[in-house]
Amino acid sequence: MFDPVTNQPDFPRLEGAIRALWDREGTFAESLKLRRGAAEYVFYDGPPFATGLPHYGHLLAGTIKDIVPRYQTMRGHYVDRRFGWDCHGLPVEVEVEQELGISGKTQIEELGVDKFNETCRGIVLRYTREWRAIVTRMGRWVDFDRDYKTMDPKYMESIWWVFKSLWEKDLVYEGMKILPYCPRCATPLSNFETNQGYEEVTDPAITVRFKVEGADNTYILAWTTTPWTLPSNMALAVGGGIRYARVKDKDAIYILAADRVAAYWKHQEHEILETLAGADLAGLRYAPLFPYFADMKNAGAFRVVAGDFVSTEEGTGVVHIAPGFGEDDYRLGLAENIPAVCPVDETGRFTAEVGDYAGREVKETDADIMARLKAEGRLVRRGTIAHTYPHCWRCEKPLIYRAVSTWFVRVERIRDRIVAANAQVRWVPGHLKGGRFGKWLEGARDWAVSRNRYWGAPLPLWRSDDGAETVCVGSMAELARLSGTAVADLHKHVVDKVTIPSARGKGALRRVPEVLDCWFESGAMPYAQAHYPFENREHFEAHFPADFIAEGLDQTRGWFYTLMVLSVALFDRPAFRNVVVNGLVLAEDGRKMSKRLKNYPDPSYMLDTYGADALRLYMLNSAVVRAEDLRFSEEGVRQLMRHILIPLWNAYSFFVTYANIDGWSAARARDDAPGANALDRWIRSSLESLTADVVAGMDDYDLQRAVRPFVRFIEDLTNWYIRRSRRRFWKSQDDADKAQAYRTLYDVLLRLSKIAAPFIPFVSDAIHRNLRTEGMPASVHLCDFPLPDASRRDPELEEQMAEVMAVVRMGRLLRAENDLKVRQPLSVLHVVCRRAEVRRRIAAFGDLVAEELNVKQLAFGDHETELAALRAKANFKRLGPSLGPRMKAAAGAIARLSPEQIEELIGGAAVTLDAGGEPLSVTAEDVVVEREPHAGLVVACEGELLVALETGLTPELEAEGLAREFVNKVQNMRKTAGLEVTDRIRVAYAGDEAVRAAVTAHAAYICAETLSLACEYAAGRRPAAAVDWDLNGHACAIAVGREKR
RNA sequence: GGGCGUGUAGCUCAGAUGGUUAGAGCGCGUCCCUGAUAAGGACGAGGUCCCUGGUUCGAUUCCAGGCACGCCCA
Repeated sequence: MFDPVTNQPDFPRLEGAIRALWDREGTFAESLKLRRGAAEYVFYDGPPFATGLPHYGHLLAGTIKDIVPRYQTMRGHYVDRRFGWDCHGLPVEVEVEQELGISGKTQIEELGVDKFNETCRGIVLRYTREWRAIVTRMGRWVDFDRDYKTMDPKYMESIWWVFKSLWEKDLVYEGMKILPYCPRCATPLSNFETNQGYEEVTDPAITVRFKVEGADNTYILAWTTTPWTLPSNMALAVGGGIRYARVKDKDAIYILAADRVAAYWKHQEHEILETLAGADLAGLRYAPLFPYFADMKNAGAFRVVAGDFVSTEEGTGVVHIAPGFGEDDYRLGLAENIPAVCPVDETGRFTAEVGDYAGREVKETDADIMARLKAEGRLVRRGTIAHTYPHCWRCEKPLIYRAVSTWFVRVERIRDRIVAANAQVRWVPGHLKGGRFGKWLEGARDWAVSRNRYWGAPLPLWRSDDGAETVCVGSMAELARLSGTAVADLHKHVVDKVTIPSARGKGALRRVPEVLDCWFESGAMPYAQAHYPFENREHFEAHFPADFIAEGLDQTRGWFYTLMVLSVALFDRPAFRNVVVNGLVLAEDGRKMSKRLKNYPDPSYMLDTYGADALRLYMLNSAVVRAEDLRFSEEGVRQLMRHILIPLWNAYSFFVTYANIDGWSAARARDDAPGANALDRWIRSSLESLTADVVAGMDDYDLQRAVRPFVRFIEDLTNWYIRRSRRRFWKSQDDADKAQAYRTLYDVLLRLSKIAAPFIPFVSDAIHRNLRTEGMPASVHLCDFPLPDASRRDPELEEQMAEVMAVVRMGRLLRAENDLKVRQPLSVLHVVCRRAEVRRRIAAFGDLVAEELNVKQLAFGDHETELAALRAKANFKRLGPSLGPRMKAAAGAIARLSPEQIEELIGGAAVTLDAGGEPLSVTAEDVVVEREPHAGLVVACEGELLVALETGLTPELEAEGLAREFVNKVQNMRKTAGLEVTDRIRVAYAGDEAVRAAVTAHAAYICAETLSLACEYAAGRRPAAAVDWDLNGHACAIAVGREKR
């Protein structure tokens, strides 16, 4: 006996029960144990921040990260899956600042870095329980007990090893980076922070004139919105491809972009002396505006240089360059060997280098600087500009851009090797490889890996106060050896207290203050999660890189990139062989999911209502697994449940219900050599095709392609195989055919549960567990994945069944068009096709077709012209390539072929026709014959198949129709009365003479169909508790009573 | 401003090495069926395959240029 199966499944509850079983039996651990020693399939999990709760993006990536390892496990591999947590970084710090009610570096340091960091440590894992619960609920199997955390000392020690490896390869250097900086909070801001604070503001926009050296009364006009950066001006940039004009105004000559002249001289008299290319201006020297850094002239300052970022949309087409205060400026300075000055201190005030303004906040000196320039005759124009400008999200002060000392990884030096490593990776979708990711690699710049923050892995660098001596530490032991101090934690507040005696005997080396970018840590997870190279050395080296990773499109510049940079820097290989990239999950309205707008259903609600299997299927069966956006729709989830889960469940429930009634069991049943029944062979072959499709999709990492064919198969199984086989299960005699039906459906369901297991782990396991026999694994997830075997396929049979289905479809269409319900038997269905083999193939399923369409007889013929007109059309695909320009004429000639000529063609003859003045001989393959049913006949056609229905009714047919109606009504009454499928009944009825005659004539049939022991005519009266029915226009009252058992 | 992707039915999306009838599901309409069905089936209406040029006998598909949207970068 199988456990009884309800036909009203509650998937969320079922999933809960299966989860409990997995828990109790340790099924996940078992699935790993089973494959221990087998070839490993290596998976890396990208760590999420656990400061918030998981959203659909996480569920989606988690589902992909579950399916591939499950599949590979079933394919015989050992797949270790460790969950990871990203613990460090600014989001955590921000949350702690809010929690502690403090803001900014000053206050953090007042509070104490130790206190601050320990608070971070305390909160960072606060949602892990919720994460674990929801990830588990999604059905994802991943090891939370052996998870890795980027804040673990072992993890951080490996980070140090990674950093030191780069250091020893000379891939680390200290430089300057221009960062948005809040003067009040005395801290640089990350992109993430900066993007939160853009506001519309009005700033000064001034044009200043720079006197050109070696030319009388000649000035270059430059434009800026930050007057306070002018004392730090070191160069002027022009666009190499931009035309510049020398404009004479009174006795002075001004140089500016030709396009901008009109903006400066609207009415005043002026004269354009000449125009010249920007490149011609490069090399000019000019006098500094301010005296503070005049000596920088010797270092290469105060020159005109060409920059590719110069435009003529605003200003003068000449850009004032202060390398200490602008990203473009800084890069240009590096490229052109222009010195940088940055006379601004940590709090945003001028240093003593700028004597006149020393100690003042830079923005507040704008007015004074402009006034001074005006007084000195250097200010040409003074205006304002309204633009969006970043502000500090904490204190709302406008940010300034300034150079901040930063540590870099030399990505540019190894860029070619990174590109080469990427060539070895399979990207899904493929366009990312050479597209978004590839392009990003080609333009990769040195990676700024240090952050002026607190909660992160400290850079393992100790330096003497004079900067002459720097030591990079690669392990805890090394630190202990060098410093004489052993530490158990590597966070900033701990290691900053450790000093290393100078090798020169000159005092102590102190740690540099920065911590690492947390992306450095996640990029190092392959090594750090294994505590490599301090532990697991051999295993790691034998199992690197990963076979598979998966994350969202947003990781192109995140995890995918940092994994790649570090693995190439360390080992000159990619860190992963296959990567599946998922797209963004948007709300149904196409906008981002927003908690505030509540424009999406809560994941918990979805899981409670539809279950994880439905949610998984929905996401998988979309292009979101190929990096395209998905508009999340609850209705879509419901559809997937309706089209796959419910029919699958019902097929299973149907099987179990009848198998239990018949006492069929897989173990007891003799091995009924399958093959006698063509339907059985057909569904087995279809299943084989499904297997091949799923394996092909999975092996290509195309999850959508792997999932899609299930819909079709389930449709075939339930709406064709089972529907057409129903009677075989009902028949009371226990003959061989019935046994084969059970055997087939059993085999199909069992195999289907395995093929579906990675995708819908709950339902498939529920089915497998109930159907399995002794000796089979306890869970479907402990089974081997069925492999395709072409020898088990019968493509011809699949083709044949498609033809049969087409005939049935046409028959139903004809009934519908002519208002003939299927319960009314008809005499003859004509099937007409010129090809005898097609007729033969359909005749082989003649009984099925006759029964499905409720006709007494099938008649076959080949005289299609009696039913339809033939028309020929050119086969463009075949003729086009050879005919070329003559194609049009040929198409016309073919369309004009007479019915007789078409007949000749079909008969195998060649016909010569005129194609553009030249004769053309065509055969049957060169044309496509179309059939148009003759008007007035009950005829339908599809391709080369024609079907005609005889609609005339004899008294016998009408009586049989009545009997069928009668059965139908009785069955409805049984169902309404809530009777069991096996209950026997008695029927009493009253009705007119036609009803009585029909029921009497077909009494045996009626009783057999409805499990009635008797069907009695209540002469002259209405049976008690009867229900009135209309049977094809005949009044009838029927009463049904259960027979006592 | 740059890179990448997307644009196909009212909605969500398939698809086509370039070939003359472009598909599915939902929704809508008509009907059928119902002892596996939070159902099932048939049929129908519904399309400038984003636009404009080019290549070609033939372009929704290839090329170029636009437009719109999304993501990333600046």
